[in-house]
Amino acid sequence: MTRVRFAPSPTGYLHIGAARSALFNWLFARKVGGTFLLRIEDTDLQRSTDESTRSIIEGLEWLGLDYDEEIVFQSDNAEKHRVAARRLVEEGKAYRDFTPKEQREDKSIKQNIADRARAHAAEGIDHRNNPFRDLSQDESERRAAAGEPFAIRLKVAPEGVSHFADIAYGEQERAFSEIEDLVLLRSDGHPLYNLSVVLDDIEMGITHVIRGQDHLTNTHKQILLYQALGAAIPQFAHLPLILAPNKAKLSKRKHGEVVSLTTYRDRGFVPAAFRNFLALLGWSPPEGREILSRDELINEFSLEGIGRANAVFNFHENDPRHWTDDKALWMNAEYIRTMPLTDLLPMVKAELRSEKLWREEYDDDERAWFEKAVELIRQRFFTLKDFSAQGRAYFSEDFDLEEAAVRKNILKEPKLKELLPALADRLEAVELFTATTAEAALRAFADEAAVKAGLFINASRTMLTGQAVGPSMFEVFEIIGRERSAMRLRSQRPWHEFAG
RNA sequence: GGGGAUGAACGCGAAAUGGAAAGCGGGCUGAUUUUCAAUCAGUUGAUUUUGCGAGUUCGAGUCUCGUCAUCCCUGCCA
Repeated sequence: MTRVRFAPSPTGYLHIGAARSALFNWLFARKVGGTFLLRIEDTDLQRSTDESTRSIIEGLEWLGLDYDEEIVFQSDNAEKHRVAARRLVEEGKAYRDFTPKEQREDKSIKQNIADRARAHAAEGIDHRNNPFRDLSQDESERRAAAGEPFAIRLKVAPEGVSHFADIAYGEQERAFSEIEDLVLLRSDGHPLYNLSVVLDDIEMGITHVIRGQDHLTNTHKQILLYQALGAAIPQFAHLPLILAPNKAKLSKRKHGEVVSLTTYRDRGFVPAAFRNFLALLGWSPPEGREILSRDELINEFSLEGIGRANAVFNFHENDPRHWTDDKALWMNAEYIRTMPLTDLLPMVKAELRSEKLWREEYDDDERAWFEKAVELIRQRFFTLKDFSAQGRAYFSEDFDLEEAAVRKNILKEPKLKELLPALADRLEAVELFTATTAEAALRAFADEAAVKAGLFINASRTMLTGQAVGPSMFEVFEIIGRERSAMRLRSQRPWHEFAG
């Protein structure tokens, strides 16, 4: 039975790279009829927050990634982890290290590590030089009993190589001489990452570990642990990383909210669209077709289709129109204009409601009108936010006139100040007010007034919607309706608001 | 300093076994004589092309070696 897990640490928002890992695990589980589990790795008590845990759960829910069993909180298993570490000491597979703890400053930690490694190399010190490594069991017990603090380290064999076949990256090899005697238990009794992950994965019966490539080299250490614990080693599939446009690591500090999954929810992404986009980062479907539904994604997915090169998430920080990856934006627009209307309507409803534009009638007497309106305007929208922004004039009298649109389509032609109210009269006189009859009336009046129909069309668009662009104008007339159209055409706002 | 991974157009990325460098996004042009980030049509991007330099071969994105760049690991962080 296939069992996979998504194991994020709850330190901050859900990163899109983590979300992608979750998605791949979920797709694989659903594809093979396996089980998808969620484990919160909250062993770093300093940095873990409940708020972050909630955001992870909400994020998975938003993406539609359902997990199959109770959530496991790693901190609940700390005692088991300690027991396991002590047993490894008893079995001689690990040892107590009485070396006093080194204090490190988080800031320059990477530099420190490199410096120390360089120094050790210069002095010819290798990983197996720890004086406590071969301390007798008795001596070790005695010092521990006397209250001397110690960490527990895994005893890595001095010679040999570790190897495993990664499903995405192929055969991996690492000499033991490159692997330190890793710490399993801190001197304060706190179990460390590599120990906890392995123990929890064993207990949860994980068969396939699918995670970011940043763990590729860690995997050798974890395999050593599986072996020391006498447990079956799962299959591994590492995923290429998602990088920022300059190929640097994608981080919240440097790149802000574009890396947070909740941003996409809050800025009007359709979950299925973002899920679809995420699936294409580091994986490609065999057929080459890119718009894939939930079920198609599941059907087409395979671990073998995972790529190896890191993917660049191509956003443009200071460009509002391209604030995130263009392809993600395009895909969202594609979903908005092609998804079944019945799926879209609740999302539009939620958006309008949050902007105080929702009216209960849209669910009732005006249901048909509401559907037609959404159908009309969704054609050129990119996010759900557009329904309350560019789409505002369809749902409210309280909308802005865009200055550039007013100048281009209305103020340029002074005659419009008299002609537009006259046009309103003509439209009001139409018997049955539809796109067709509105068009006929408008064109007839344009002939009479000896102006181009385009003048009225463009001016009307701006008067009725506040904008210079939008759907076919006659459709707009029909949706806005006779009364509201006439009223807006008679408005003096352009001359009041943008006089001079 | 050591070890590991990767390197295809502006971005995502197809190209078993060496045998004509797909598709999508983006850009551009035209049409829609009513706009547009919609729609349709076309087009441009690697062409002394597959980071760079050699080698093996009738033939290399694919194999070998070197080199450069980026990222990861090297922690009593996860």
